Parts: sequence; C-alpha cells; structure tokens
Amino acid sequence: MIMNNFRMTPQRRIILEELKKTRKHPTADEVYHSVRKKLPDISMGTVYRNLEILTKQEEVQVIRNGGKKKRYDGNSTKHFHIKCTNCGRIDDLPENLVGLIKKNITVDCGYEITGYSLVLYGLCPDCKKKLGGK
Amino acid sequence: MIMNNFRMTPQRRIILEELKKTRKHPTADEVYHSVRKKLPDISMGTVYRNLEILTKQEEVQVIRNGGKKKRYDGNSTKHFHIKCTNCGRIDDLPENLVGLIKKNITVDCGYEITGYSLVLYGLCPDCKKKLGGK
DNA sequence: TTTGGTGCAAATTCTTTGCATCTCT
DNA sequence: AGAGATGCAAAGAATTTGCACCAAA
Repeated sequence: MIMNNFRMTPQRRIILEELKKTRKHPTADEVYHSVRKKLPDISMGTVYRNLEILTKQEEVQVIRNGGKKKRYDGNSTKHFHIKCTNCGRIDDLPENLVGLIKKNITVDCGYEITGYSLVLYGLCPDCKKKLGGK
Repeated sequence: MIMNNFRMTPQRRIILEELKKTRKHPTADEVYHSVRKKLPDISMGTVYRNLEILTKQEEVQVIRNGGKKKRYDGNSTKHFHIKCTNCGRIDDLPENLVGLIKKNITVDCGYEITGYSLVLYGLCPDCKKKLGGK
C-alpha cells in the first residue's frame, strides 16, 4: 500500500462530515453509529480504517487521554481539551493557553519538541448540577 | 468489596518499590516482568489489580497519552511528561510549568477544574542521534 | 471466620487485519 | 488491469473479571 492516492469515497466523506459537524469528540463506535444512519451497511473496519487515514491526512486528530477509547476530533487545528471526570465528555478549550505554553516551554532535557497535548480534567456543568449535593 | 482496608502484601509492596525506583514510566507488562525477577509466580492479573489499587491510593499515577498502553509513574506528585514520538520513551519535565499553567487556567466554560495532564511530544536525545540524517 | 488477595484462565473491550469482492480510473 | 476501498469475520492486544483457594487480622 503506497497510500498517496486517497479516494474520497462516500464512506470517508460522511465520516468526515459527521466529525466536522459535531464538537462532541466521538469515539470510533459513536462515529460508526452516527454514520450508520446514513450508510446502514458500513462496517466498523471501514470506520477505523478511514479514521486512521483521515488522521494521517490531518483532517482529523485523535484525542487519547484518560480513557481506553480513542476519541476523534474533526477540528485538526491545535487546541486544548477539557474532560469531565464524571461522564467522560470532552469539550474544547479556548486558544489562549497555546501561545503561553509555547512561549514558556524551555525544556533543557535534550528533547526536540514537536508537539504537545494538554487535557484539563473537571466536572462539566451538567455533572456539577447532578452531583451538586456532594 | 468495600476496599477501605488495603493490605500491604509482598506483591503490592514490590510492585510499588519497582515503580518508585525507576523513572522509566513502565507499562503494566514491564512492571510484570521486573517484578517477576523477585516474585517469579506473580500473575498479570495481580499486577493489574495492584496497579489499580495503588493508583486509587494515589501512590502511583497513570499516564495515558498517545499510545494504547497505560504507563505507570511511581511519582504521584503532579508533574509533566515528555514523550518521544519515535521510541515511546517518556521522561519527566521540570516543575516550572505547573505554577504557570495553574495561574493562567481561567476557563469560562462552566467546568470545575480538578486536574490536568500535559504531555509534550518530541524526539529524545537518543532518537535524535539515530535519526540525525533526516 | 471474615475480608482482602492471589494465580490462573476465560472473558471483555477496543482496534486491527486477512480476504474475497467491488469501484474507480 | 491495477490500486485503493469495502464488508465481514477473525485475530490481536491490553485489560478486566470469575473462581477456587490462600492468608492475615
């Protein structure tokens, strides 16, 4: 597989559309189920293969932090996330921390920095309400 | 299982010792193999169960970022990590970014922040050497 | 003697892969 | 024809769990 000539199949297009249209950072399984509403015969294998290809093409980014499941983000620009420790929901954070961190990364441990991932943890508004009594 | 009376078994003690003594942030499998040198009959199940308990007790923290495997860190104080994108090695970062980030986390999205995880990506000194030509 | 822990093996969960078939060029 | 893609099912990898037995309080 030389993989420099990707085709935009209906499956790939709809997977990408679903990811672009939500900010829910769905898991592969969630993508599968939402795409299935439009393409009832699509398989998990196809979903995984396309998510991988879209990630390689940098149309999509993977969020992998805290849980067992990968989550996929249709916004491939660098940004931060915040994850609810109660329900697992992941939201985007505003861009303002990025510059700050970049400016202050002065790591003298010999690494050559190419990227970074920040996830904040906390209770989302809904869960805060639900767990209010505690 | 009410789990408020933990016992310090030899298995648990040695797992913790191994984690405290290294800065390599081993995977469960790596813990299993190093503990096996002292306790040849220990099982993976026991390793996983103890890693989970030690994490709950906050003796140990889990690093889960970028890869499929969890990694375990015998340093349970909050600190940052840097991960080599080539070999997967994870090192600690100095503490200096923590205060900075804490001071500047002003998230107005309704979350109640309880923690955060930052992993930097890059090439470790060894891999930088190896891949020098590129 | 009750509660927690262990080893072993089976089961789960998430993800990847092999394969025959299909679809674009 | 030939490369990429698909659906299906099986395989893999990492982790969790059920169970019978063991051990400390």
